[in-house]
Amino acid sequence: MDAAAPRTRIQEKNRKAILGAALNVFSEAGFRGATLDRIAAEAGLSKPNLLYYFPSKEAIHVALLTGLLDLWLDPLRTIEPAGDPADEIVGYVLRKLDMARQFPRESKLFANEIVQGAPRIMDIVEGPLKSLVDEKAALIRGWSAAGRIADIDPYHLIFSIWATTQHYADFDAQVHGILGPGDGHFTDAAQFLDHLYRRALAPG
Amino acid sequence: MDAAAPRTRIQEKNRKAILGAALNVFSEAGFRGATLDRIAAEAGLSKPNLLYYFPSKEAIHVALLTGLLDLWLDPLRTIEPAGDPADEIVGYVLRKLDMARQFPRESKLFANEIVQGAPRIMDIVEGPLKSLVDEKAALIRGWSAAGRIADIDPYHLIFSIWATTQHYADFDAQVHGILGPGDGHFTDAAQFLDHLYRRALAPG
DNA sequence: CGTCTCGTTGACCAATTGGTCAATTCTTTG
DNA sequence: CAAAGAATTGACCAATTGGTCAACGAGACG
Repeated sequence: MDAAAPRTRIQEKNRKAILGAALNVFSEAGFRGATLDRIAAEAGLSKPNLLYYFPSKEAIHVALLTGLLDLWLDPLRTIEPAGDPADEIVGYVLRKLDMARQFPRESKLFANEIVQGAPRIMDIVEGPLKSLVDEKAALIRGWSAAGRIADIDPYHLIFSIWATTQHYADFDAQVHGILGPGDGHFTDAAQFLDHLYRRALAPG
Repeated sequence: MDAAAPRTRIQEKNRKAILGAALNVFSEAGFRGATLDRIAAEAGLSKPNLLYYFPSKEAIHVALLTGLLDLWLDPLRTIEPAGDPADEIVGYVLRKLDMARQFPRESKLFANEIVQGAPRIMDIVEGPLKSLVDEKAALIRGWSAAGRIADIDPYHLIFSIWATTQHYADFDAQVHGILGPGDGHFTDAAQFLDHLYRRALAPG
């Protein structure tokens, strides 16, 4: 049975419920901190029933990570050679920031995994992710060489974009502890990051 | 008995061994993933002996975090009103990056804690940390108002500095998965971040 | 209706793990 | 040296937790 192709309506419904609950629990508590009991409870299933749909805790985790990878990398993919370089990159920054706002649980899921050394997705990091980053880095480097943006290291540029945007999801406890609760910080962050990268990219 | 004031030489030695081992284990596995057995083994003690020095797993964790807080916030403290604004801030960036290089375990320790919602240090975040950030934010805002640096949000500036620098410690698995192993990335990162912040801060 | 697969669960298990305790050994000191 | 206190440990415990299994219930389908 292919995990991505449920046979029946019940399977489809319960798989979705499990992955939804698992996203809550894993993103909040990390892999070790998450328990099958809690995932099962949040999904509205008994623990043995949960294990009827997924063979193990780790299988749920891997299914989550791989299933969300496309969503997660989508903003980077849409950087295109045709557009204006600075607009493309700043657009990427703002899309990524919006992802952090809309999908903080997904961001924390990946953050937890990578902080722990990415034991379960290192092959993805070194494979498809590296390929995608290499491709976009080459594109950015081309822009630099053509004098259309400043001469900067594209890899560290991408790292800094990941860091600054996901920070608002992954470390929201700290952000809210210092700025106070609420959702408005994203607007200010967008303005700041626009300034930061617009200036960094300006040629000359 | 004050935890910070060991009475005997044996206590001093063993406390240090425990905190050193705990730093290894907690930073690598997170709070839930760390086990007393492993900490005790790495410290060269039996588990009951370890619990003779600290009353609980959580006590070790809190002792670690609070004990490392000063080290961790030191670079921010050294931003001074007297110096050249841009030099002060860029200097802070580079000091922070150097901290990530020299103390990656400490960085991961805090990262793990904050990603999980900072349950054990929220009072520090909302207290001393917020105070320090407020103070430095006011200083930076003053520089902006005086036209000595660009007009930017000082809080998000500080967040971005934390994010970009600690990224190289916290997510080193990803950085190395994409750039390959080795220590040389820090040099490139320093150059990139110098460019990034130097430009962002330039007045006008 | 009867059968057969799918879906569900209570009871159970072994391993892990944070923590306790009484007993023992080692150090210090009068 | 002898007593007092500090340090150490093997044995043990209760709770948690990932996972199993046999049995039972529920739909689908001829």
